Amino acid sequence: MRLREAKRAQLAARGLGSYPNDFEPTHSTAEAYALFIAQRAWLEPFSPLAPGEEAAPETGKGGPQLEAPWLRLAGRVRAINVKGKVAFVRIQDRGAIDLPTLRRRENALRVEAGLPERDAETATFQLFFSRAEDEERFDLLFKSDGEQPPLLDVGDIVGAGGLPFRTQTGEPSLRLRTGMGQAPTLQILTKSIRPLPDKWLGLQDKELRHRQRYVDLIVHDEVRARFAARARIVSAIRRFFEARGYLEVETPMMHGLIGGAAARPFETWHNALGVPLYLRIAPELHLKRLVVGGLERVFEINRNFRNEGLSQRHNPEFTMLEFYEAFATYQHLMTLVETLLEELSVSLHGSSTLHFGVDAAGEKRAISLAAPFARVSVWEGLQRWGGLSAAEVHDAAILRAKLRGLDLEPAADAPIGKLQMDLFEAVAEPHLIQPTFVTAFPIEVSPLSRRNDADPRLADRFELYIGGFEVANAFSELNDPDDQYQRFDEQVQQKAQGAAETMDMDLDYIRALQVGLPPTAGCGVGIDRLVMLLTNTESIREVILFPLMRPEQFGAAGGDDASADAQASDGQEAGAGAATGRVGGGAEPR
RNA sequence: GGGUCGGUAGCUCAGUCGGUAGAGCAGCGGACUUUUAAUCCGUAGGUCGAGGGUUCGAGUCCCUCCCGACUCACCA
Repeated sequence: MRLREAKRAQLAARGLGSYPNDFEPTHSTAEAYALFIAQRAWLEPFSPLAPGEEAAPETGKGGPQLEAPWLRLAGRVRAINVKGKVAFVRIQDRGAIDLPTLRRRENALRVEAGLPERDAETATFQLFFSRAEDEERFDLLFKSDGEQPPLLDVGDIVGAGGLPFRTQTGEPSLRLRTGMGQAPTLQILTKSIRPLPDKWLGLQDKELRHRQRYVDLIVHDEVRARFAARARIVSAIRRFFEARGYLEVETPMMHGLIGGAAARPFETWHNALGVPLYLRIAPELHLKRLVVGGLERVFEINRNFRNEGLSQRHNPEFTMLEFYEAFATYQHLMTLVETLLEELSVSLHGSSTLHFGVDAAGEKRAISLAAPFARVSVWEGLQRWGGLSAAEVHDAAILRAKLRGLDLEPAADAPIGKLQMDLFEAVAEPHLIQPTFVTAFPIEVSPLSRRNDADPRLADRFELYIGGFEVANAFSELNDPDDQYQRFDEQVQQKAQGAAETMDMDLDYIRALQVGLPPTAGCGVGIDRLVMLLTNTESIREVILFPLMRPEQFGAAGGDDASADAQASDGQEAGAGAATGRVGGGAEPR
């Protein structure tokens, strides 16, 4: 690293500037690559001619000479391969996400043309620099002059200009050229002074990968691809709802009351108003207020915050899709969710079948998102997987005994609906691999759901399970203000008895219901878990760019941390345990 | 909080019975005019997570602590 800082100084000293910002690429690497498969002649090795340039047979090594447009590319250097008087530099830019797809498309064309297939996984684009093109620059960047090492390093951001051509081995490349009023062959735009990890194995330490996601994204193609997929999924969800007349809205992240779900909140404080606020645990009550206000179809994709533990499937802040539709029931929403998931799978994978995890035999587990999904009621599930008879499902003593048999100690005052759900989750969830709507929830665990007309013990509600975990939760909304008041009141009493995860009495919400909520159904979908499912990812931390982690300690023992390097002259005490990154000399890197 | 595993060069990892600290990649020097995990020759790089103990001698054995991964519990 010290050596690289010296190189940066050298660049400045030679008038090559540090941190120039006037280089304008004409193409991304993917756009450049697309040129190579747009016409048949470019599929086989050729040498480039600038527009108007005369062919010169002696320079035509590698195939016929073809006229080609001048390109400027910019990207991060991922590999340098100097071979005598020529150098190959592989760069990576935003086109890396699309390059594998383009390479596969090229292979299809090559097969059609009778040419051998080529490696399709590489996400970098090759630059070809012949020393004859610009000896001085070539030597500066790639050769040692006895004192000064080569100035170009893996990790640097470069700008390159030249003509597209295909090498003898068939690799689409940019042949760096100078002159004709164009930018120089190759220039360093940003010097990277911190070396990248191993070029093949990358970063293996999960902690480092999550803390230094910027490095993770540079060196791991599959990580980049996964987050690109996430963006496509979210975008497709928006289009899906917009096409159905839904309005996307944003409701408060800071709430004065806890509501919309059962979870512990993060607490904060507003100084000017002098009131406590809670980061929202769900947007539900605000979205339903909007339906009262006449926005009959609304959706929100935003963060929820729950002050709970971390696990492979839990992050304290997570992204939730919630949508509400007036004059619909939870039955309608089942159809809607089926359609959404099938469309997402098809648009992402080209198929309604995807693979998620492995089964007991270690085989890839196929999941079919083709509608319709299976449906099972909570009571049926207890019978099917819990070994209960139809009568035992309603016997609190039996349920308690079963739970104890599973080492789950039910609360002494737990209502029967809570016992049923606890047992259901324990015995049924592992079986819900293929998409399954669980329906007919006990009313006691559904404080915001409409009561079932036929059976007052049940709520008009479903949860969707896929791959053994909950993906969606929906119900026909309770729109009777008196009933809602009662249920809030029960929550408040539970809280008074010490329950940590309850809702507050929300009198404004009651007032909204008194104004009148049309018959409405609403649904919440955990976006992170949905992305996990659609990208075959086992951990929620792999689908969240910056998952919550314990704060990093800078300035502790050990040389290679940002504050020690950046503030080497900072004489403050930074002993282990003293610096937390927020206090003292251990400042965060900027 | 419990259990299991781990922390050795910038990165990925070896390190036998307790006996001079190792490799590949990256770096640095050299050769090479179509490579693509380039190749070949040379070279440099270490407070073995921290502290204590046992020992003639500790990366290795013991104790305490720190950090992390996985997992269980917790988490509608």
